[in-house]
Amino acid sequence: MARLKNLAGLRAAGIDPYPARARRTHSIAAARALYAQEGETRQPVTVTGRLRRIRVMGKMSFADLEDGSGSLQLVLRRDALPGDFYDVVWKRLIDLGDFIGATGPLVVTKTGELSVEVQEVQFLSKTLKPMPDKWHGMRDPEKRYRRRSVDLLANPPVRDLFRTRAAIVRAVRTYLDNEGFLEVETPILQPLYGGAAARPFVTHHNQLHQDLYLRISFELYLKRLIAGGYDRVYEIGRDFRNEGVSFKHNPEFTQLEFYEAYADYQDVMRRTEEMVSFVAQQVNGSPLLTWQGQTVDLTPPWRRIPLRQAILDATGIDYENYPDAVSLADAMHRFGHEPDPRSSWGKLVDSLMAKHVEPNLIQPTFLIDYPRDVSPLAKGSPDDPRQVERFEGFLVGMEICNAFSEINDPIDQLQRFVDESYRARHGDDEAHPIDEAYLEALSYGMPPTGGFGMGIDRLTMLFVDADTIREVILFPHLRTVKEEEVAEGELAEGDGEP
RNA sequence: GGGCUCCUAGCUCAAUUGGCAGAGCAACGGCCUUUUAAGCCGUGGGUUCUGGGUUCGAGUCCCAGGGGGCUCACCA
Repeated sequence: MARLKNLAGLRAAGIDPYPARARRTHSIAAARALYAQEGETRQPVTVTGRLRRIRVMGKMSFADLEDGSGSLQLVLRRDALPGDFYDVVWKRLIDLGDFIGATGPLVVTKTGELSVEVQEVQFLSKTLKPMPDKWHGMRDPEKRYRRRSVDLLANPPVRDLFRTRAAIVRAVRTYLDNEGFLEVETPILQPLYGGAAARPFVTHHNQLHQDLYLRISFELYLKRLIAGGYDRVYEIGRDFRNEGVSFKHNPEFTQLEFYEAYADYQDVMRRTEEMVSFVAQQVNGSPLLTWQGQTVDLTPPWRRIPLRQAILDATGIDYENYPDAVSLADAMHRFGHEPDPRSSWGKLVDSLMAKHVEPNLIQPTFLIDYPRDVSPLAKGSPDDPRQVERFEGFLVGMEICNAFSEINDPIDQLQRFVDESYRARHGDDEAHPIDEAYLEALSYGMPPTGGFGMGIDRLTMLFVDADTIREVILFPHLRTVKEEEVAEGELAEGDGEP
């Protein structure tokens, strides 16, 4: 391997291939700013970074140096460099991808490219693997996700994507902090899971001889904080759901939840559109986004459609006419659908929505007023016992958030949990377990509260025009490969060679 | 989990009916003091994902396995 030979060559030349320290006077962005202010400099600057391209033209070379702030051309002349550095070190021992520092004045070349006229080079770090194709980068999705560091260094747009993601999270925090919400952290390892309809991951605490669940939501803990006297709380963190993987599902994902005392689901709906359009303004400078060729306008107010109406429009089925699972499933059959015979009435309604309504909700839309029996934590509508005060928000054909007026009647909540445990006994492995600690907290009293949960990954997909959630998660879940051929044997073997 | 589909050099991709595994970039050797996907001349580079099978002959066809992508089911 040529690079290992060059590594040994550097050592032989008395150059430490992995020094502990780098000197630099300017980031590349700062060097560019300096030029913008002062023009060509007499005083040398020192910039550091990775060599992305090298163009050797005999006794003179051009190279592109890249750091986290940008990239800058280096001009190296044999005559301007000390001793035989140019011929021996630069042309022989330094490879594409190596990190170096370069010192010299800022100049502009004949073709107008701002450059460092290099007088001195410090070697900073040796690269042993070849860089991916300089033009095509690395495209194979599997390679990109498994070797994300290579993806990031080869494909600059990917680096920008995760900056955007960070900006989104920052903007969400800014919004909620400004609105008086307190950011809190609640347990990820939970003795009892809850707050969503999903199967959990199970783990075990050895010393306590106790099985624990990785949380599927933050909901119940956050509401215990509302009961405890904080009026506005939020948490941004990871949820874990033991479910399938798809373009919009990763086993762990980033969730925002907030709870607001003295608010109902209508208040939360208004806050949702306000918050998301604020984020768009902060991150994007505009409420208009382009996603997969479609323009999405986040300007409030968003459309509000009762779930019943949306399903009626999309399928011709008015579920109010079929008040039980049997008759609704029968109606679905007649309209050419294939309902899961084990589903409850509410799950049938939900499946009609997911299949026939959700994919068409490109512009931001709230579906409101959900069936009670798929919403065990949502407060019932005063005028319809079968419905709850709940909404879900949709964008680009995906559900991005879910919210409701929270049940604060401990006896009502107990009854819902009992209903859920009935479902669990009849084979629903996503039924909500009874949470005594939560019920106890409610028994001490919780004000009327609006609650909200939103998938940050999916929101990010909209902002960065991604068509799969894997694109917006740095290390998405992939199966582990049997023999991950890490090049250790290869390295050890080659290292012995001169 | 089911269905469909893909896996070839470090990277991006070719390879006719089943007939000598190739190109560009990268690497290596040479020329080159204003290039920016630099250029020109030359060289090396392969467990064609793995294991079986059919065949005179398999990257190509068949079977099993691994991994990816899409999709259905389920979940946010």
